[in-house]
Amino acid sequence: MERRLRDMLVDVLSGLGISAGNIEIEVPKDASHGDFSTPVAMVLSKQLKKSPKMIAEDIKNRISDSNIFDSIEIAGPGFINFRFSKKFIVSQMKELMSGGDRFLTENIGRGKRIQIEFVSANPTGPMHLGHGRGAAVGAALANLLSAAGYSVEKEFYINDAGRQVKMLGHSVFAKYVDELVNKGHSPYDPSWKTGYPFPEDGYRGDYVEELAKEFKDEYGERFVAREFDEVSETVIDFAYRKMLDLIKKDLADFGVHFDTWQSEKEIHEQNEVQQAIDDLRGRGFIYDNDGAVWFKSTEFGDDKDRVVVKNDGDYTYFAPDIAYHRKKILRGFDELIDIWGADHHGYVPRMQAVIQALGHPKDSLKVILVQMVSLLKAGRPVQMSKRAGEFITLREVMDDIGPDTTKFLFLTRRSDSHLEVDIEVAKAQSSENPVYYVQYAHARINSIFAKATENSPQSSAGSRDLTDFNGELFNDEEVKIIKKMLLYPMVFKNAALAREPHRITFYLQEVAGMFHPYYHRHKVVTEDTELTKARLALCYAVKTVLRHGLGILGVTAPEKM
RNA sequence: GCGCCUGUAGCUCAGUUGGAUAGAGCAACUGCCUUCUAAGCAGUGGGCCAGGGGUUCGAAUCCCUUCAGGCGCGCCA
Repeated sequence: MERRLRDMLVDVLSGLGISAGNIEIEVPKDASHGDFSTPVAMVLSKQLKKSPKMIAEDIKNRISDSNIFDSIEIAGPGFINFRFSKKFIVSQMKELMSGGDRFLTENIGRGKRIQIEFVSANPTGPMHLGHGRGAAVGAALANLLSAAGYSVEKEFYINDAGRQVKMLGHSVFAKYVDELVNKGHSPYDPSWKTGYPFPEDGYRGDYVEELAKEFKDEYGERFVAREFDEVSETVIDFAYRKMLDLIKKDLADFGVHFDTWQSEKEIHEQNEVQQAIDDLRGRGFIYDNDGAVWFKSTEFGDDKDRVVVKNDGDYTYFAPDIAYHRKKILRGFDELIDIWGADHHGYVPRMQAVIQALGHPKDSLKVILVQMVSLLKAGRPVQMSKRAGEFITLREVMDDIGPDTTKFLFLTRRSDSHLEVDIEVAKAQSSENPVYYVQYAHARINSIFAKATENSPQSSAGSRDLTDFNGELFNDEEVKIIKKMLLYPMVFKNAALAREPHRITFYLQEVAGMFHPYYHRHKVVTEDTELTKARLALCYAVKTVLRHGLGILGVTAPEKM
């Protein structure tokens, strides 16, 4: 619907010899201002040195097709308001019904390759709610962009090298030794009776003890008298792999799937970190100073240059990140999207500097920041500390309120707004939750069709063409609902362009908010076969849109509830 | 001290990238199940868009400033 109007306006303006840039088309808040409205005449006023109203008149006079519009009015300071004819609305509705995805979506990606990296939780513990939010947003965004014609790859970056996993291994090792020593199983060194020293910044959750037990089951007493450094590789690998398995399981149960899992360790092993630094050096963005190696990120707007190799010869954490992003670029993606916790926002400039230093435009890396999730329990904030092992996991919440509700919760907010989740409320919400409102509309429609089939099997969906109905029978309320359905392509396109899946969520709530009252007021399946056909068609259109939208969000569209 | 994010109804949040008279959902109160599902419907109340200045035909939206909250500012990861 919006597409048709846009094409028309572009034609008209070029007919008037005006090269219009981006024509704004909007849905007026006030229905008396028509179905669509454009301020384009006002925007052009300065450039053309004519009054907005005169320009609006010129545009209006050039639009000839009266079958499409009931009225075109010039209002206010120069808005042009369009109201579509019922005939056009119905014809569009039929296209929606038969066209499916082709009608609902728009191919704005044209096969461009996008990689979305998200979650990438350190394999040092279970995922918390913040990770869940990232997972929900990333997966929905991937669905959205891939429906919009992009070729999307979803990647999880595994931080399996470096300090964090080492610390996990160390923590597990300490618990492992303790476990054996406490049970008198240490035949080697009596001095350890006091226990193996637990690392200062070690991980302390219950899961660490669990890992220690599993490690003991696997390796017995073999390592009990050793120093951590001697056996670190075995312990670290064992621990983080277990954690990674857990993360994978949680994600799978959450309904989030990845195409690729990139290991940081592998990047080191392939010598890609050094290659990346050499590459940047070759491009003139690396220099040596004070015994360290620096990246000239200030060249691209960062606050200060960043060290990549410390004067003790070790890489900083930043170095493998450079290599990782270089690798992404070398793999030929047209656009990279990173979804990070908002606490990492300080790294955006330096990462974009890397992208530019490697010869790519700044905006070929888009970083979406997902704000932290703060937890409340019955209105009181819950303090969370990963170190102390006190935090609410995604698993707990997901098991309590279900993956659909959890995802919906995360997708009803802009990703960069702070999110408060009250565990008690979220649990209690189980039957008064927005997600059910939307899903229920879908399930209801399904049972209407079941009823229709029961009444008259030969005229049920599937056995006849649902688009065969008389659109003149629609009342005002029905036309309003149909118009709302016809807005889906625009909402979809704008959500994809803005990379903001939450727009779909809000739209779906509005759709359900129109359908439930309608359902209550009007019986769909009646003795009047013609009216029934028309209303079933409307239901089908609503169902089509709900299904598609929920699909983007990664939320199920149940047939029954 | 510097930078980023946020500030909209009692609460949680939208607000179509600068559009016309500011929107939902919870919570509160009042009604509605002999019907294609009451996880629903109908109704009521609720606002200095944190404050101030500016930009223009037009500002919750852009700029400046003040205030409040969060986060980040290492040759830590």
